[in-house]
Order: sequence, then structure tokens, then C-alpha cells
Amino acid sequence: MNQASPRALQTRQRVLDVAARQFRAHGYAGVSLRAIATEAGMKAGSLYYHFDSKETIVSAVLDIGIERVHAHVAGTVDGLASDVQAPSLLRTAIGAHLAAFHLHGDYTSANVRIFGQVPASVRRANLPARRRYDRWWEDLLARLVDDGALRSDLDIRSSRLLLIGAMNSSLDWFDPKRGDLDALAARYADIVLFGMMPHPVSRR
Amino acid sequence: MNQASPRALQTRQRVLDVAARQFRAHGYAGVSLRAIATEAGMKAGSLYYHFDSKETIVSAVLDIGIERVHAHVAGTVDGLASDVQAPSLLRTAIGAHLAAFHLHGDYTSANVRIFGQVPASVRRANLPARRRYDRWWEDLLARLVDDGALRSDLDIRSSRLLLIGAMNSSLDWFDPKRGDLDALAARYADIVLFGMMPHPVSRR
DNA sequence: GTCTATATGCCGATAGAC
DNA sequence: GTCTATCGGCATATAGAC
Repeated sequence: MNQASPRALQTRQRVLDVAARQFRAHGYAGVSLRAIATEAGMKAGSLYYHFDSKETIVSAVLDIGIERVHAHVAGTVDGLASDVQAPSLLRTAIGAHLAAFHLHGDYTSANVRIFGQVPASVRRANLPARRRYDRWWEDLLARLVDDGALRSDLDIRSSRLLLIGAMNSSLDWFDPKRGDLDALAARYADIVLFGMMPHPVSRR
Repeated sequence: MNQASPRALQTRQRVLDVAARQFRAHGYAGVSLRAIATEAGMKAGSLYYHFDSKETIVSAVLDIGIERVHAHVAGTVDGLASDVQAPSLLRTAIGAHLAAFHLHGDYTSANVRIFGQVPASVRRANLPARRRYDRWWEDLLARLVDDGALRSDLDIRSSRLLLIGAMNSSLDWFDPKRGDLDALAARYADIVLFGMMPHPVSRR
């Protein structure tokens, strides 16, 4: 198991893609190794050449769901010029999170949906990746508050949880193949930055 | 099954409470009728006196998760005086949704978490209740926009989805036994109404 | 209303052939 | 790398005693 040949790596990736899609659709316990193997074009016993157990498969799926998003968002936002204003910075981060979340929708949705129903050891293994990404967002928000770019009375943690929670829940209803992801990001950023109330003075 | 005696109704409710808690924790397929029966103080076969199948149990859990919240929120907000301003109206609705959602946390969390992984027929049966509650929120937002109390360019549907998605995701991290639910509702309402940007003029 | 007993079938995992 | 065959266990659901 866990071979390094290119052929084995490709098979491994195909199995994970199938597993992510099925975990997203049916939950952790609702997916059998037989079902994953069938859709990946092999028999259940063959999976054990690539993975030690069902738990190591789901563990890999959960980690990928966080790490691909983190890498894309951080890579996009941290590369911006240092004079970019807070509204554009937040808009870019929101757009990058939504884009990566939906691009890797099976992995991210599987993570969001089954994290709470996976064996405790698997949950524990995924926690560090989650904490790193959470921290990236809190660092961003804290920096913007310190710069005076966001309200000074903002509670960082609940602001981050509101924003991430709202974006992640779009996995349940938004289909990136049918809708305009940039438009969605713009509408969410508008509300989060300026609120739903009418603007007493023009601020855009 | 489905008896009307007070004794049977009480047992039925106890079974549903146990089932909701377990579905929330382990997903639909991750819960066995044996496990539900054990925690409810009976044997698996006895459940069939009260319910026809595992699907009828989860169907009842899903419906309760929506209907109790809808009844509480609508009962709270629709009873307000007609001269209540938009900000207080929205604040009240947000507070009522969060309060009911966490009060019935096992049912509401089970609904949010397993709706997507339940058999299609069960999902279909729960859809009307979901649509009724969604419509209640969209009617509220549309009325406030029409009155000029909210921004006229607000997209009703995505605003509703952002707001409900953000509130529902608090089920994953907020513990009403340890945190202040009213404070959470106030912070969420502040962001949704006025945004995270500093206010150019005082509006509160 | 709840029990025991059981029918039928799928589960994760392993062993060993090829 | 993938196969077949198989282990022991647990799943939903039913039948019938009490």
C-alpha cells in the first residue's frame, strides 16, 4: 500500500475522487468499499493495495478538502500588492474561497458534511489542517481591523465563522456549472462589507 | 404502529429524541435501529410497533427539525407591532431562528447534516416543509425591501441563503449551554444589517 | 407493547493465486 | 496490481409468544 509508481499514484487519485463524490452524497457510513471499488473500476479487495483501511481513505479525502482551498486562497490573496484596499482584499479572499470550494466541490463538501460523523481518530487527524486555515482567515481579519479598514468593535472569531459558514453552505444549493460564481461572490461581499441596510451616504 | 394512546405517544417521542441525537452525531447510515432501540430502552424489533421502517423514523425527525423552528420564528415575528422598524424586525427574526435552532439542536442539526444523504423519497417528503420556511424568510426580506427598509438592489434569494447558511452553521461550533445566544444573534445581526466596514456616519 | 428468534443480505478486512 | 474466496459480524425487517 502507498506505492510511489506513477501508475499507482494515478489509481490512488481516481479512488479518492470517487470516494469524495460518494462520501459527499451518502455520508461516511453510507459508502461501502465495494461501491467505491466498483465505480473506480476494480474489486473491493484491490483497494487494500493502495490504502490500509476505509479510515485512511476518508482521512485523505478530508485533508485534501481543506488543503487545496487553503493553498489557493492564500496563494491568491498573499500575492496581492501591499497597497490594495481592505474592500478589494476581502472581495478577493471571498472570491478565491468560493472558487476553490466549488472547484473541489466533492472534497470540500465531503469535508463539511461528514467531518462530524467520522471516527474520532479521523476527525483528530484533520483538525490541524482545519486550524491552519481558520487561523489564516482570523489573521486576515485581525490585520484589517488593526489597520482601521474594518470596524474596531468587530468580533474576529464570530465574524470569521459567519463568513465561512455562509460561503460553505453555498455548496448545498449553488451549482457552479449553471450559476455565475463571480456574481455570487460579489453579492456576498457586498452584504458582508456594507450590510443589507440602505446606505446613508454613497460609499462605493 | 402509529398508535394514539398517551403511553405510546410518549414512547414514540422518546424514540425520536434518541434518533435525532444519533442521526446528528453519526449520519443516516451510521445509525442502526439496534442502537436507537438500546438507548430508548427497548429491543430493535419493538420499534416496529411505533414506526413502519427506519425511513419513517428519519422522515419524522427531518420534519420536526423544520416545523418547530418555523412555528417559533413565525409566531415571534408575526406577532410584533406593525410599527416596528426594519432593524428590530430583522434582529428579532435572527434571534428567534437561532434560539429555536439551538433549542431543538438535535432535530435541526440532524436535518441540516443528513438531508443530503437520506433516501430520495425521504428527501422529497421533507421538501414542502423546507419550502414553506424558505418562503417565510423571502416574504419577510421582500417586504422590507419594498418598504425601503433594506437596500433596493438586494438579491432576495442569495441574501436569504447567506443569512440562513450563516446561522445554521453555528450548530457546528456554538454550544448554547456555554455561550450567550443573544450576544451571538446581536453580532450576526450587526454584520448582516450594517456590514463589517467602519460606519462613515453613526447609524445606530 | 415488548420480547426472542430468525431470514436474508451487505459490511470491512484478510489470504493467497496470478 | 488486481483477482477470487472467505471470515465473522451486523444490518433491516418479520413472525409469533407473552
